[in-house]
Amino acid sequence: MAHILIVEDDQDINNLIAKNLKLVGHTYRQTFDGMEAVKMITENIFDLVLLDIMLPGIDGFEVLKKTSAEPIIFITAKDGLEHKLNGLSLGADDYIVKPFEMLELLARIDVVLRRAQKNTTIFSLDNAVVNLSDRTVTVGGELVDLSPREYELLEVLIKNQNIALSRDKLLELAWGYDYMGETRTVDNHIQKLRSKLGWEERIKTVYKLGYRLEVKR
Amino acid sequence: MAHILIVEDDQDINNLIAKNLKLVGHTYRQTFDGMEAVKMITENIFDLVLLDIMLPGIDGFEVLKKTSAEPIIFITAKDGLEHKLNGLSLGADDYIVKPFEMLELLARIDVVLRRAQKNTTIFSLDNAVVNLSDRTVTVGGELVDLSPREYELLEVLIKNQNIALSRDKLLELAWGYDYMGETRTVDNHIQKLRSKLGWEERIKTVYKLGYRLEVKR
DNA sequence: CTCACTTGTCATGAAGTTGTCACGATAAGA
DNA sequence: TCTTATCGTGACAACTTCATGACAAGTGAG
Repeated sequence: MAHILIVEDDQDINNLIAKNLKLVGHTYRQTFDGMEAVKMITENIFDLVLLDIMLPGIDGFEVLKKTSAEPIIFITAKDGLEHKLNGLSLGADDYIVKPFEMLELLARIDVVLRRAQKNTTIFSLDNAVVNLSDRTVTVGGELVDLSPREYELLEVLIKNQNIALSRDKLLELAWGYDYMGETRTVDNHIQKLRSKLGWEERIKTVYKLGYRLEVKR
Repeated sequence: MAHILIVEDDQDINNLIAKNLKLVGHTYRQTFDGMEAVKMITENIFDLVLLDIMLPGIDGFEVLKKTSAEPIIFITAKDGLEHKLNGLSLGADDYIVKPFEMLELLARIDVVLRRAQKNTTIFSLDNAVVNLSDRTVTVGGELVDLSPREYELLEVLIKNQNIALSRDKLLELAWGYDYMGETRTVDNHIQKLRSKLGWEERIKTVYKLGYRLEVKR
């Protein structure tokens, strides 16, 4: 279940949504004001934001522009086309028009969350589990120590899974932009990762190019 | 721009959508029937499917259940809540209710496409799928290892499909401009590609000239 | 149908690339 | 200050690629 921020100036609606979220097992926080919403969103602790467009202070579009992080579902009283277009092009994940059925809102929340789940912070492959939020790695349940560079490299590989990355590219992404070192350094760290995670077969060497983390789809 | 399948039994609406897709630069194919839609979707050549729920034969929900591959936007005349819930829980990416503004449909299409990030350039032929963006090749789902030269050559063939290329030309394109070697080298690599991709019948020998990747359109 | 020529196929070894290990410099922590 | 861990470097072994040559099979002009 998810932690959801409700941004809606109408207290009754806000509470109604809150009640229903609670009912299906989500947790939430409520705010009634645009500026406060921006602050709360930047805390970065929510899995989803329900965002009313008409707000005191700054409106929902402004809030989105200022933050644009979490998945967002717009809520609006207006059915105006220009509102929808604006919201969608700004990158909202969905859109719902007041008055709406609570069940529909809950369904749309599920869809958006399910979709966002794909960008989950946990990555697992074979026996290894990489928790990208708290930077831990376990293999077969046992915690594995990775040095900082090893972890950086691992993250890069995971974020670019199935894509062949050149040594230069890896240096750029995991070491820093203009690192000027021997490219054999990359090999060494790759070896470390392979053996620590048991990924000898997973991190493929792409001859004359670099490496690729291979994940079957 | 995307290749979109329109599944809608009302000819007027179908054509109207088609016209507008064309207007903004998408390509499309049209069908008016559920069973045919299933067949076409399984061809796997569309970036997005616009799917009416009420269809002759089998309805949109059934179509989705039978295929569930591409991104899908449901279209329906009914605003019934149970329809929406059903569609969303089945995994539709979006939902639009007739009568709708064409501009809104186009905006939703953009959102879904952006989300699906079909920026991957993929070339597929028979069982083989060549992913030109991340430099991977699969045959029947299995990843195939290609050496650098083999991959270069493959790319050249794909980019010049249906065109006969001389050995000299191939050397120039895949090896580098002033490569000075025996041209028999090309033959060897062609053989490798043929057997690795199962393209014995696809890469045709053009006697006294060179080779051609044959793709029917 | 024949023969000259072209292409398919395989084996080989040289050149080049990657795996692996050990060492030492440096930084971090006690 | 001393200890410890990290990381870049170099050396060498192991491996991969790929051009080459040899020969078999295929092709087409006459």
